[in-house]
Amino acid sequence: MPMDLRRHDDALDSPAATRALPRGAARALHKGQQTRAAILDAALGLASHMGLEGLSIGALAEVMQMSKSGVFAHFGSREELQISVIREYHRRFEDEVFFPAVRQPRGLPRLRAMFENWLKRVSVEIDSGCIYISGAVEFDDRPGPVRDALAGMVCDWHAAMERAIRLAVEEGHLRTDTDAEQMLFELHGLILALHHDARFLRRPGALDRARRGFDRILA
Amino acid sequence: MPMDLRRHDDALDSPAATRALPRGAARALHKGQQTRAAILDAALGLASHMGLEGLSIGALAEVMQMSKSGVFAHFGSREELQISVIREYHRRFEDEVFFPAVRQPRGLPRLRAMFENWLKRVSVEIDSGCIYISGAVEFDDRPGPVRDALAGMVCDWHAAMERAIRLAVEEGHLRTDTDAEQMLFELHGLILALHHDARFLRRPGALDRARRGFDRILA
DNA sequence: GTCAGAATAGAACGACCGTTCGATTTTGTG
DNA sequence: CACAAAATCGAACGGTCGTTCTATTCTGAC
Repeated sequence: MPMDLRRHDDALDSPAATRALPRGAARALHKGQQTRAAILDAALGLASHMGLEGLSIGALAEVMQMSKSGVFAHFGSREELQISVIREYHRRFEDEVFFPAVRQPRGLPRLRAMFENWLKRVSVEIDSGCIYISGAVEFDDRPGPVRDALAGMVCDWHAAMERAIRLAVEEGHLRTDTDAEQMLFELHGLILALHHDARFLRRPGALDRARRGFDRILA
Repeated sequence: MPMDLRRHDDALDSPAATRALPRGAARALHKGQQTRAAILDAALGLASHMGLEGLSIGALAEVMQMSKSGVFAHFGSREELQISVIREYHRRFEDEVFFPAVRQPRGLPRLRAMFENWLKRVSVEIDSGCIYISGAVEFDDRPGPVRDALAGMVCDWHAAMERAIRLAVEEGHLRTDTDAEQMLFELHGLILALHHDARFLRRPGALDRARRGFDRILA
């Protein structure tokens, strides 16, 4: 049982706290929170290479040039660390994929933007793998809080995507008999195939294939 | 460096040896080979739950009611064990997916059989996850012999699938301007989406969605 | 500058990991 | 049956893991 009551509250790096200033008081981030954010950043980098299960506190401490216990104290348990990583990933996913897309006009433009941003996020880019995808495979047989957190965020995103599809139908940009769930299923398949071909097989051209698949599914 | 020169030859559990009798001599499987096969069977079960990286010799020994070193001696290294598991999975995949399908008439019937068998193999069924899929995620950032073995077998299967698509074009069952690689990409996406939704999210109806996707892609 | 409390370090723990090695049992063959 | 070879065991190794302590350093409000 974790004994540390001080930290791992997650309150101050929730979206609300990141975007809205804590009113009045304590403007600057206290040292601990800065360090925690830095650790989380390093953890995300590590986890996208080694997976959430491959993420170890020892390796993280080495990257951060800190002691294991120093790192550990910020999270209270490895599980809590993994969940924090997932939450942080979710936050960045929202920032890079979702929020820019909802600024597009509803309907096909927004749907297209969501898919395109999703593609970019998942494709090789720098070299960080998608934690949603690797996590899904790592935890599909491992019940517990980590899996629940992961599944929750993935479902959130799927729901947002499905909403975008339905909006496109309402706007008259897609056929009225469109099955939104089915379309989402197929679009998700394109993303997964892209991840597989580009990242595992290192096959070129996968990004274009995903785009072509998108056009075919919408046609 | 592994010192054991006696075993882990893999010659006698290659498809050729399994199907064709070693001519003349030594009919019955020697004890070692029987045990090795039994271990491999248990290893496959373990690996489909925990992943290839989660597969540990200690856990395997416990399942087999053997000593760690007794299990170890059959493979010479953990890496060799992982590769043997991959090869065994490939063998079963061929038996369950590929060979039954090539008995169908070439063209659309064969293609449909290949996809349908693939679906069945990957979907929840008993409860064993697909090692091709979990392995691809585990080893996409981990070069080495295991990754090479895995990628080789996946590519083999993809090539077979692509051949089936081209045959269907030649037979006149698909449009002549069909892009076989693109179609394979999209079909593979359906399989991955099925694996994700059924296994990770435990969502019902994913199998039907994959089938509907298949029909829509071929149309 | 003081001083409480937060942040970090360091050493130690028990558990499991893959691997090695020598001893022992089991197997198949002449 | 005998006996070499094959198969298995049991103990030990160095290593990493997550976690727990206690002690020390640092930070920030007064």
